[in-house]
Amino acid sequence: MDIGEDRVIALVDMDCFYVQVEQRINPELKNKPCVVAQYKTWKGGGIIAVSYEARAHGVSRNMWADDARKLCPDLQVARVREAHGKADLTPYREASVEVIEVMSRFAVIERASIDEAYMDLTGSVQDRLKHMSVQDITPQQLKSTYTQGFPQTSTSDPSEDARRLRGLQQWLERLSSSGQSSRAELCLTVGALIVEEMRAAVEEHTGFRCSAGISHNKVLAKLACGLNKPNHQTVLPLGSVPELFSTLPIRKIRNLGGKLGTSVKETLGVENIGDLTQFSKVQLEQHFGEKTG
DNA sequence: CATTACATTCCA
DNA sequence: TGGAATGTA
Ligand SMILES: Nc1ncnc2c1ncn2[C@H]1C[C@H](O)[C@@H](COP(=O)(O)OP(=O)(O)OP(=O)(O)O)O1
Ligand SMILES: [Mn+2]
Ligand SMILES: [Mn+2]
Repeated sequence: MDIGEDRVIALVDMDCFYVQVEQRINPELKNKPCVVAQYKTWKGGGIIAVSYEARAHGVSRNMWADDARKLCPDLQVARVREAHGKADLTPYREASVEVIEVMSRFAVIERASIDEAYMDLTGSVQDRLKHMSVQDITPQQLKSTYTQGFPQTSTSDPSEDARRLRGLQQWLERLSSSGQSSRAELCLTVGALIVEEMRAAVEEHTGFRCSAGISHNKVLAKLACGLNKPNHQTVLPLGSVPELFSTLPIRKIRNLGGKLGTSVKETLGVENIGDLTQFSKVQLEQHFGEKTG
């Protein structure tokens, strides 16, 4: 049977990347509400990257720096350097190369943008599984991993990380008690081990933090990556997809953020990705090659 | 007044 | 085959 996909795919995306690059150049900016803006003259410049401290004040991309300062009075504004009257993105490009070089020691990397890359870990996972089993996996090896859909029960936890850990423990317990049927889930978990090591190496060698998603295809990996930013990674097993999709706006799926997504929504009269499962493949709008549901 | 950059697909 | 449209970072 060829139901889901058996591959293990990861997507690693740097957290507020240009901000981290500027913070490494000027350490005074670290741990502060901070943005990167370009073109100073008009309203203080347009913001293209925002630290998580600044996001807590409501600052976002596309804002003018002058407007952002109204929301966050002690906002630090780093500026994109200019060369020949044009924005000079060289420092960010070079930082990107540093990151890719570290990641390439772990897997074959497919660069998807200046701050993110996909990788197929299927082979590496199979190799590791020859020398290990479920019992060898501990929560300590997955310190920054969320397992989407877990914990399944809702008790009150003392902290967000306690909740994460409870979910992870439930997940590992289920893995070891459900025999062979959860081979795909085991592969994702081993993939998460590899990605934990990769992300630690990236931080050690570049100083930059990132988040990651681990799932069975690129669309799901990208989606998973965004679920627990910053500085965390998320495993998205196939079994957790229906619940996630049931409340997920169509525009959140890669390639459906624009006019196509809006037209799908309006033509079929649906809001969430999960609503699309009631339609068959026959009703493809001469524009679909990629899906997941 | 967003800006800059890049990939893919469509189509004359 | 190259410019326009689309989508994303
Ligand atoms: N519209 C844009 N115009 C110019 N530069 C952009 C734009 N969007 C993103 N960038 C640049 C700045 C970002 O730091 C970098 C990576 O983008 P992206 O991954 O979407 O956000 P981010 O890394 O700043 O935050 P996050 O933590 O949410 O990933 O690319
Ligand atoms: Mn990013
Ligand atoms: Mn990105």
